[in-house]
Amino acid sequence: MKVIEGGRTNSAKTVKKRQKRLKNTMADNDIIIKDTRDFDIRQTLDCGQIFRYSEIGENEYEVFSKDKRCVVRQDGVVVIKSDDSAYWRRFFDLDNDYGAIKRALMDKPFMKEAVEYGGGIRILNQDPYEMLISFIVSANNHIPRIKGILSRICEGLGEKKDGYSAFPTPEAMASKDADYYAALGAGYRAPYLSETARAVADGFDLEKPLYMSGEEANKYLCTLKGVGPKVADCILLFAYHKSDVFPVDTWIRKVYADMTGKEATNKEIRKYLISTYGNLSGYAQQYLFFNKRES
DNA sequence: ATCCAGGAAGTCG
DNA sequence: CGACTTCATGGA
Repeated sequence: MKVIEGGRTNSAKTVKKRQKRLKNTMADNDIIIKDTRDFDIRQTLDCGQIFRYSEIGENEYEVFSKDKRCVVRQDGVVVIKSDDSAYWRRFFDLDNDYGAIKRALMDKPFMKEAVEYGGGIRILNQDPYEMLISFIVSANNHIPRIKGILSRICEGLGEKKDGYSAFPTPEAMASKDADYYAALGAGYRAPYLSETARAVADGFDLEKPLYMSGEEANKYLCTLKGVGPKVADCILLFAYHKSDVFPVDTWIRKVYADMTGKEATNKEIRKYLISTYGNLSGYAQQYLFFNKRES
């Protein structure tokens, strides 16, 4: 994928000329993506890996991560505006070759339709602590409600930025007890949030999974309150980019039922799907999940 | 109204 | 280990 950063190269000027409709003044931190065969912002945001974003206009979204914000417009080309292009370049996984990943997956069972449908999905590189909290909230919950709870946590405890609130630090979250999160609508997950925030503030090392296998890291994360096998896999995929995991939720259970016509435990389903898709399991999971949930 | 949601904790065999 | 129950909340 060709990516152009900044506005002072010849090729960027060419893009600018072709996209007069955008009427943008190129800034140094703009990211431009011309070849969008492997990038669709709507698919990437709506495939369930991120909760802090919103559509702010036609083909235009604002996206939040940690204490940062960017605006993404996809109208022919993609333009990502922010004050930190390096951060968002990594966030959107722009140096990864999704064409190669999709070609490799196409040959595997049950993948063709899902890859064709969600061919613009990127697996984001998100913040581990933010993913930890977000997917604790996600357990047995609806996506609109997950977004609301996380939004209120940010507004209540996050650093105030220019027009938005950052995701709070572990220390800020650990300063509140379970009653606080219950009042925000977190339900029975409220004590999981206060206890896990406390654990991280007290030194639970969120860098360790970087140096662990998927299985090892899954067990490690499961020692935190509110984190089970599925939530751990989501954290490992969306924050640590570990692709040898396979989050099994209600939607993947439906996919498995379509594939095999059989019933099985989540553990068995996970093992079967990882054996099918190998080290591309995480990617396969996102294509299958998105295709099933939107059908 | 009843079901369900990107499930995990607690308890009991 | 595995099966089984309980856990708030609110949108569909």
